[in-house]
Amino acid sequence: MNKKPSLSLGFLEGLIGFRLRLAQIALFDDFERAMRPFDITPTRFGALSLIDANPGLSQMQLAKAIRLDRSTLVALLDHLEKRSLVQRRPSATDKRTNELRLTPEGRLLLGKLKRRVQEHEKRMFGKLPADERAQLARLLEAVSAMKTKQVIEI
Amino acid sequence: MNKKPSLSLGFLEGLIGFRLRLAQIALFDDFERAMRPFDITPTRFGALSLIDANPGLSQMQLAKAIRLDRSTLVALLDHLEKRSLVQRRPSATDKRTNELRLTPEGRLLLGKLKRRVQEHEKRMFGKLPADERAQLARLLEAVSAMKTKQVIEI
DNA sequence: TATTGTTATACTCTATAACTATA
DNA sequence: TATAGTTATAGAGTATAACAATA
Repeated sequence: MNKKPSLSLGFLEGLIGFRLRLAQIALFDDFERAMRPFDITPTRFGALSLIDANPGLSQMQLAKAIRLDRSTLVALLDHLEKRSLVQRRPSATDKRTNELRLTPEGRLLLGKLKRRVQEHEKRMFGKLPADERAQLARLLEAVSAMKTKQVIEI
Repeated sequence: MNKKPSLSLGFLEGLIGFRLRLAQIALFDDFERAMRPFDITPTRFGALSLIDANPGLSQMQLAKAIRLDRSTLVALLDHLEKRSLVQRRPSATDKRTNELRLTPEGRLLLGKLKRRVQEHEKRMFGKLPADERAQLARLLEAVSAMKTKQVIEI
């Protein structure tokens, strides 16, 4: 009946990168489920949050901040603008750029989303004691800060 | 000259999920760079490692272990088989299934890859003291273990 | 000359549905 | 009836290259 000798992880067992990957999958899964009714992905949520925190920023600034190519950002903003969540306003000072702002609807929705995301974080990390959560955040930051030092040749 | 007041992270600032996302991006970046000469992605590396550690496993078993649909796995295995790294062998006991094994070339390559991955892990986590690395691994496992308890309705 | 936003295009990764052969 | 592997297909999400407007 039960054919589950459960596979050995082998070399993967000891890799922190592998553990991080699994955690990321679990996290994304729960995030996606929480946001499904709003059709909001982590990237879209990131864009909304950054526009909210930095009203008037340009598309290039936003693209860099969320690690997207500027061409990729166009479609994302088209989507958010079509939903009347975000507004592109041509800048007066540099006519090449657009200033990005949330609409009132955008702010309203983001408020709801933030509460959802807080619940999501609580589900995923709430079981950990506060000091371990802080430790985890600190360690993850340290990892992000690590830039590739050496370029490797075959 | 320098137009970098650097954006505010706003709400994202306090999110562990966001930190994890950034760490994942940095990690993937370095992994990709290290593996580029071999055309090996994290998923392919995972598949090779699991086949190595569980010779004779079926495609379904592998698919579940690396969180892919069985249809998605087909192309991945086609690729690895075309490169003579993996072999599909029809099972004698259940003729619907294939037994997966590394070829000698596959084993040879995996050996090289493992060394690369160890270097990669050292680059990304080597600066952390050993006890913090262990703590990080432990916390990430705890996060993965967290299953979504409640299903959320709008 | 360089940068910004845009478009056209293509590539990668993934899943769903339907087929076949076995169980 | 159900499962394993396959195929056809489509949908996200991403990047590269070229273009017009502006700096």
